[in-house]
Amino acid sequence: MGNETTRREELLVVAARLFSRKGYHATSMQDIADELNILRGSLYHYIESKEGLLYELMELGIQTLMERVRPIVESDLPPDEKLARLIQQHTVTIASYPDFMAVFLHELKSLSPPRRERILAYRQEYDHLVRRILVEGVECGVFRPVDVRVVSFALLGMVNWVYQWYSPDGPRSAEEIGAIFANVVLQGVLERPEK
Amino acid sequence: MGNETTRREELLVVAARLFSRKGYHATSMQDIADELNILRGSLYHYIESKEGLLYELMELGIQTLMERVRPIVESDLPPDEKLARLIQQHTVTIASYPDFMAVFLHELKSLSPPRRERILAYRQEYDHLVRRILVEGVECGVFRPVDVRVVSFALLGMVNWVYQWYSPDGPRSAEEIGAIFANVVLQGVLERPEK
DNA sequence: CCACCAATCAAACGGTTGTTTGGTTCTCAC
DNA sequence: GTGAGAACCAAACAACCGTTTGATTGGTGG
Repeated sequence: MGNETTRREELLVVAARLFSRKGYHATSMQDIADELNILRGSLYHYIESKEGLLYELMELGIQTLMERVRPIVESDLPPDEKLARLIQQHTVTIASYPDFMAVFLHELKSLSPPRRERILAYRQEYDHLVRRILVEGVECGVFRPVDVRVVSFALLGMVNWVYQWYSPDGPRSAEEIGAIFANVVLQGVLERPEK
Repeated sequence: MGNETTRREELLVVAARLFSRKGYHATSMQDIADELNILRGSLYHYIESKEGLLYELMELGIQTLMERVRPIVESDLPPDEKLARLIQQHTVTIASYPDFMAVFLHELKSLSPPRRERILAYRQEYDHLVRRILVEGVECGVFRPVDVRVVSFALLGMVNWVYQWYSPDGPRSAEEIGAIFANVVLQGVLERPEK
C-alpha cells in the first residue's frame, strides 16, 4: 500500500475515470494511452485486452463493496441497526470510489457472456446479503412483514443512484446522506400524531 | 394513434430496444438496419444522424414520464396521497416503456453538449416536480422535516432503478411494486409498538 | 561492464464505423 | 398514363478501431 502507485494502478484509475465519464465503448485505447502519454499499443504490456481491463475494474468495484458490507451483515447487531449501517456503508463506499462504482453499475452489458456471468454472480451474492437482513428483521418482528424482494430492490436503487448526483463539494457528506437514507427507510417520511 | 405503425415509428422502437440492450455506442447503424431488413445508408431517409436519433428517443422518454406525472403534482390531493401516486405512476411508466426509459436514464453522456443540455433541462424540471410535493408536505406538517434534496434523490433512485430488474413475468405487477415503494417511503419498514 | 528486464515505440493488420451521393423501384393521385 | 414522392439500394469515403509484432530504450543487480 503506502503512497507509491505503480504504473499499472495508474492505468486502472485513468481507465475507470474515462469509462465512467464517457462509457466503455466511447472510450478508445487511444484515449487511455493519451492520458498516460504513451502509445496505445504500449497498453498491452499491462493488460490482456480492453475487455479484460473492464472486467478487472468491475471486479475491483464489487469486491470493495462486498468486503466493506459483509462484516455488518455477519455481526450480531439487531436487524434495524444492521440495515442502517449497511445503507450508510454502501453510500459511503460509492461516494469514495465513484468511478469504479459507476463502471460496475453501468457496463455489465459491455462484457462478453462468460465474464458477465462472473460479475452477475458477485452481484447476486451481494443482493443476498441485503435480503438476509430484511428476512431476519421481519422474522423477529422488528420490521413489518414487507415484500423482501421488492424492498431490497428499492433499497439498492436508492443507494446505487448516489453515483449519479453525489458531489464531494455538495452540502452534505456521504455519511450524512447515508444516515438520511437509513432514516427514511426505517421510519418513513410521514409525521405521526402523538398517540 | 390507432393500430397502424409507420416505418419510422418502427425504426424508433427497434433503435430503443438495441440502444437499451447493447448501449448506444455498441449499437451500429448496421445493427439497426439489419433488424429492419434494409441497408444502413437507407436509415438516413428517416433520421438526420445517429445522435439525432438518440436525442429523439430520450426526449420521447422524459416527455412521456412528465405528462403522466404532472397532473398528479398539480392536483389538489393531500401531499402524502400525491407522493404515493407519483411513485406509483413513475414506476408503472418505467415498466411500460423500459427500453425508452433505460435509454433516457443511461445515455445522457452519449449526447453532444447542446443536446445534453436540453435533456438536462427536462430532467431538472422533473426533479422540481418531485421536490415540490416534499416541500409542500413538510410545510403543512404531513411529512417530518426531512432534507428535501436528499430524500428526493433517494426516491428517484428507488423508482429509476426499476428498469434494471423489473420483468412483466415477475411475481408482482408494476402497480403492486409502485404501491410497495410508496408504502416504504411513507411508513418505513420499522414495526411499531402498540403505544 | 555486462546481462537482464520492464517500459515503451514504430508500424502495420483487417475490419468496422457513420455518412454521402446518385440512382432505382414502387405506389398512388390526378 | 404520367408525374411525384416515398422507400430503398449500391457503392464509395475517410477515419478510426483493438490488437500484434519486433525493435529499442533506460535503468538496475551482479
